[in-house]
Amino acid sequence: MGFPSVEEQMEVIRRGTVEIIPEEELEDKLKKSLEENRPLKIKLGCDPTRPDLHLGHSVILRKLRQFQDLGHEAILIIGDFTGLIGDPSGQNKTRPALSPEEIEKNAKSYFDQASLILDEEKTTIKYNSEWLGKMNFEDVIRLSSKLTVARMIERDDFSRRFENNDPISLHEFLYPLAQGQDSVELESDVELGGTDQKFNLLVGRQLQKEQDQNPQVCLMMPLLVGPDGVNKMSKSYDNYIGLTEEPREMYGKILSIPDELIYPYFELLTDIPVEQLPEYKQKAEEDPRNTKHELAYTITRLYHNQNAADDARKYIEQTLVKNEVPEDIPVLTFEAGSEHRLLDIIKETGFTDSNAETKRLIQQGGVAIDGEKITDKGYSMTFKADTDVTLKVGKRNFCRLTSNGV
RNA sequence: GGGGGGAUACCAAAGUGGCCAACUGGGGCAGACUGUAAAUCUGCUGGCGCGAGCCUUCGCAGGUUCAAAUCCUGCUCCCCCCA
Repeated sequence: MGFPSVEEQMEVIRRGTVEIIPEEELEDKLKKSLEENRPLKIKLGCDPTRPDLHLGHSVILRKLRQFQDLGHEAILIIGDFTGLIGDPSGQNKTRPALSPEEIEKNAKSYFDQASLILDEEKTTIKYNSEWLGKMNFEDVIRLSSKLTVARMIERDDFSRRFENNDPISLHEFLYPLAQGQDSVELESDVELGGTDQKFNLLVGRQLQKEQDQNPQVCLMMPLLVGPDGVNKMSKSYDNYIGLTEEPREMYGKILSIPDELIYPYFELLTDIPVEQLPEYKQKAEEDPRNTKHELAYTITRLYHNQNAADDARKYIEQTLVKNEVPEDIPVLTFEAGSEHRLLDIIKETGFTDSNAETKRLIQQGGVAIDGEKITDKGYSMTFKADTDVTLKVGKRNFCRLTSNGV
């Protein structure tokens, strides 16, 4: 099968990228691939220690998918060996070594989720222990001679940690080398990564050059900012939207992103054609409310389906926008004639973590029954035969309270 | 190898014998406001108890004291400087 023209490919590839180093080389590679009718090897490393994927991961996976759709070969590297080190990008501490079984399990889970985005059939999976595990100490010494310490501490997260007096273990320096070695083994043509991976990707390039390979092109995608509008999307900031999240949850979370993120999300997370993007940029500014709903709808549909997205929209509009009680909420049933303290009822619902928290909520007006705020923490209610009320706890937790009717 | 500094709640950071469940900021939660949000203002932010009140917490383990986050001893971990 043929590839689209270099220009067409570049247009797809460029979308959303922060940097392509060097762009001309990518064009050359594409040209050559076209001439020889040979797909490029596109490499993406993934971390088997964190198997829960979210929209942040999807940015890069989507890019990989785009390469697949253009006819290139996607290679997912499961970093089972580098997992021993723990990527020092960000302020992660060294991660505990995982057992082979755990890695296997995580890798599978990772791949299952990644399949929501990638074309499974066309994805090659490799474990880097396959080659890194075979290297002996001499190999490692030779490899580590390729980079100087000065070069290493150029890396801004190292220098930052150094300045902050945070510890940097020596073995962390090996991480970029190991990742780079992966590129040498694969003879990858392009490696994808977030901007925080720039250094690592460049090391791969350098090592390939040392081996007289045609060095890989490094393609950096932005780090997706999470719903808090400040930090990158990440589980450790509790600032993420999971790929497998329930539709309503997903829709709601997307709706809560700050306005500035509407456009970047369209660009990075949806299939809106490139040529329509400017239109969305304008819409996002002029009508953030509706545009954001469209965004939430589009993404929810992408990971679930149309019906789920419709339902989610309806649900959210009722609860958050119109302040109505949604249909379809959990029901708690109590014995008719029995009396229960509100405190105990809320405990039953599981909406709060402790009685102290419940009390705080009640005192602060965060609890209502049938729309009426209850601020007396000693409040208790008696269930009659026909009791059927709606309890609201906090912003969006609802529960129906009914009696069993005798 | 030598010298010095440090470990406090989700994070950062005060507190150096009782007034400490522990200042303050961030974060989080709730309320008001709103187009969801953001911003702003207000309150809350260890647990148990309707409540008076009680219990547990300041790296770990012991000790001194009527009383310790604060003093002593040992341990673990971290950082800096010199070599």
